[in-house]
Amino acid sequence: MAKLDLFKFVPFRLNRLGAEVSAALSSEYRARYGLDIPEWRVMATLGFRNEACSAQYIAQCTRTHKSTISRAVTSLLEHELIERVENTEDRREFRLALTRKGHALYEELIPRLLRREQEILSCLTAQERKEFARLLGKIEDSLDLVQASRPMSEVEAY
Amino acid sequence: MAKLDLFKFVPFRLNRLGAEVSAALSSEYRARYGLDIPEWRVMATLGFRNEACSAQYIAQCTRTHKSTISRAVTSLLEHELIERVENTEDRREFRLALTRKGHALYEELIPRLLRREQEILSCLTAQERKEFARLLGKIEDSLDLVQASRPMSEVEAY
DNA sequence: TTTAGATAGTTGCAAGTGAGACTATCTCGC
DNA sequence: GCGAGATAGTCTCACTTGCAACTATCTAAA
Repeated sequence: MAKLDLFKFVPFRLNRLGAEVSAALSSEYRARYGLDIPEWRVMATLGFRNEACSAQYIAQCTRTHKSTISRAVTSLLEHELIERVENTEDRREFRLALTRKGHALYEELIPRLLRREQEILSCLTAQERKEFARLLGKIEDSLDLVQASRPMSEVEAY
Repeated sequence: MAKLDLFKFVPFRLNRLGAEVSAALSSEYRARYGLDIPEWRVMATLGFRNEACSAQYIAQCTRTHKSTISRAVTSLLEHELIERVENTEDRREFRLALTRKGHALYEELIPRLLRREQEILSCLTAQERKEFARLLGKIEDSLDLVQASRPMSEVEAY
């Protein structure tokens, strides 16, 4: 008689925890700045890199569908948080970058989010936090989930 | 100049990992048995407990919205994987339980899912797996995310 | 007993999202 | 230089899901 306790089943737990943590964080940028998750991901990617990126690149990095990124980009353009310039070398794509206004928002938001992350992890000791991050990394690696912080030119496959 | 590397940001990583792992697993019950995630959660809850449960209880346990559970229950009833009987003590609610057919599916599915979970965690040593589960538990606790395996009568609040 | 408020479950509605078609553009082999 | 296939980005469609309203029922207090 096989049994599976949902509460000991890691996939379920990861899914629940991911959703819960995500919801906790998104209140920070949704209520306060009107950003949704895809928009925040675009902002985060552009803010972290200094070079302008294509939408495709952001989609790959964040593992978000290109149509979702496209919509987020449209919205951010309307709110003048990002700007885009045509890439003269490849006129299919656009280069995206934060505007001054977008940068200001980013600078204001980041410390808040890092604080929230610390709150969530405050139940762990420094040692445990480190270990948790390491184990998370191993799992990500094995799922080939790390598009990580590589320069744009090196990212090709999804 | 504040910076936030999305790939080192735990909330993002948890969200991504949760989605990815969930997608990997759901192929197991979607493609093979036509179940979606809410349906699978209902099946898992009913299969794990031996007593019949109310929809409300399942919603609380799995932290899934009651309307989502309601739709899943309707679908499972149509497929004759579960059955429901009126609760004569409280005629607002129904008691749900797996049918024989539902049990058979459950019995067939569980080993597959446990195998998948092991595959996903196979990148960790036994010791690391244990530690990962422990740390996950600490975070869940601090987020008050454990409705865990308590008998129905003890679950009251969401 | 009556009534106000809580609770179980269902359903209509609106928002978000992935799949995939589509356009424009690029690349590579001939 | 040309045509086939790849790629960037947009858009429509269908599906999923959360919210909130609604019905039916229960509980507790006056």
